[in-house]
Amino acid sequence: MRYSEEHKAETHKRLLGVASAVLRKSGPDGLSVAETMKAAGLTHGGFYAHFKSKDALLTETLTYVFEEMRELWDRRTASLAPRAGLEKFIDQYVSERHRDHAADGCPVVALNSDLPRQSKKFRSAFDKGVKSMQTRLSARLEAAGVKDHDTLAPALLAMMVGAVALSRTLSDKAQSDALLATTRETIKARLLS
Amino acid sequence: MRYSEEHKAETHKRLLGVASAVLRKSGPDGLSVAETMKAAGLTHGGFYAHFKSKDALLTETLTYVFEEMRELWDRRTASLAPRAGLEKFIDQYVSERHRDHAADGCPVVALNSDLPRQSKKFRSAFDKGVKSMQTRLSARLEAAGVKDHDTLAPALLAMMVGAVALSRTLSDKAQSDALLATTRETIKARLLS
DNA sequence: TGTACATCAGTGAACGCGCGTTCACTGATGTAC
DNA sequence: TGTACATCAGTGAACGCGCGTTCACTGATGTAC
Repeated sequence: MRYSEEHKAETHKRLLGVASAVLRKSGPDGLSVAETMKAAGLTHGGFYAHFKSKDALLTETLTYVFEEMRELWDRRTASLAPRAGLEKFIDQYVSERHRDHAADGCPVVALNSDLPRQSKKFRSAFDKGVKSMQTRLSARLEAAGVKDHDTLAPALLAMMVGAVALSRTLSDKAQSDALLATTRETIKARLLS
Repeated sequence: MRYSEEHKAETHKRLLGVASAVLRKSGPDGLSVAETMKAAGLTHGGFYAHFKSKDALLTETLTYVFEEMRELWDRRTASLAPRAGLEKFIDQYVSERHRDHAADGCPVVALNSDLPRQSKKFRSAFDKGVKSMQTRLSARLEAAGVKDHDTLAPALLAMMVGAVALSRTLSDKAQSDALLATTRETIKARLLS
C-alpha cells in the first residue's frame, strides 16, 4: 500500500529512535535488523527501503545519537553561567543516573571498547562525535576561565567516560557510587578551585 | 590417539594463550570456538574435551588474562622504590604502546563496554579482576605516601582506563598521543606533587 | 614378558539456529489522459 | 469527472553463512592378567 508523503520520513526516524536505544544497550552486534523492524511494528523485509545495509543503520544511528546528546546537554545548561554550567555537565555526566541508563546515555561510554572492531564508516562517525564533544567541552572550559582548555578537554572527557564505564562494570553498588563521587570531586577540584 | 600425562594440560594452556589475545582484540563475540581451535592447530570438535561451553572458555580466559597482567606489572616495578614504581605503572599503562597493542593489554580497556552484555559468570570474573587491580593500586598509592588511597584508587584506574580506551578510538594520531600525555601529567600532578 | 582390553584427546561430519540480505509480490494512493 | 496505469513502503518466504554444540569414531598409550 502507498502512504502519504511524510510517512517514509516518519518511519525512518522511528527506526532511528528504536535503534539508538538498542545500540547503546546491546552494542553493534546485539542490534539486529529483524529486532529493530519488529520494535518499530514492521516486518524485517522492509528494512532495505530505509537503509542500504545494517552498517548504514548503525552509522546513521550513531550520528543521530551524538546529535541528540549534544542538544540534550546544551538544553540542560543553556540558562546557567559558564562555571555553573560546567559543574552541572560534570555532575550529570558522572552520575548514578547516567550509569543506570545506558540506553539513554552517552555512546562513548556505551561503545568505546567495541569501536576498534567496527567498520571504517562507523568509526569515522564515532570519531566525529568525540571530536565534537571535545570541542564543546573545551569551549565550556574556556568560558569558565580554565587554562589549557584545548589540551585538557580530551583528557577530561576520557576521565568522565572511564568513570561511568567502569562504574557500570562494578557489582558492588556502594563501590560504584563511591567511584563516581570521587571522580566528580577530583575533576572539579582540578578545574574549579 | 592417547597422549602423555601432561599433554592435556599443555593443550589447555595453549588454548587459553590463543584465546587471551583474540578476546582482547576481537571481543567476546569475535572469539569463536572454531577459530580458537584452529589457531591452536586443532579441529573444532575437540573443544569440549577442554571447556564445557564457549562461555566457560571466555570466563577462564578472562581470569587467566587478569593474572598474567598482575604478574607483568609486578615484575616491571619489583625493583623500584614505591614512588618510582607508581610513576612507571602510570606511564606504562597510559602509553602509546598500550594503546597500540590491545591484544597484549589490559582487559578492562579492551572489554569495558562489552561487559554489561556478558554472562553473569563472565561479569563476575571481570569484577574480581577489577577489584584486584584497585586493591593493588591502592597499596601502591599508600606505599608512595598518597592520602585517601582507598577512595582514590578506583577513580584513578577509571581515568587511566578511559584515557587508553578513548585514545584507541581517535583517528588522529597526534590528538591521541596528546590525550595520553595530558592524562599522564594530570594524574601525576595530582599524586606526586 | 606378552597379550587383550580400557581410556580419552582429538577428528570431522552433522545439527539447529539466528543472522543479514534478496526478491516476487501487494495494494492504497498519485498521476496521466 | 472518470478510468487506467505507475509508484513504492511494506510483506513474508527464502537464501547462504557462520555460529555453538553434539556425536560416532579413531588409535596410541596405559593397565590388567
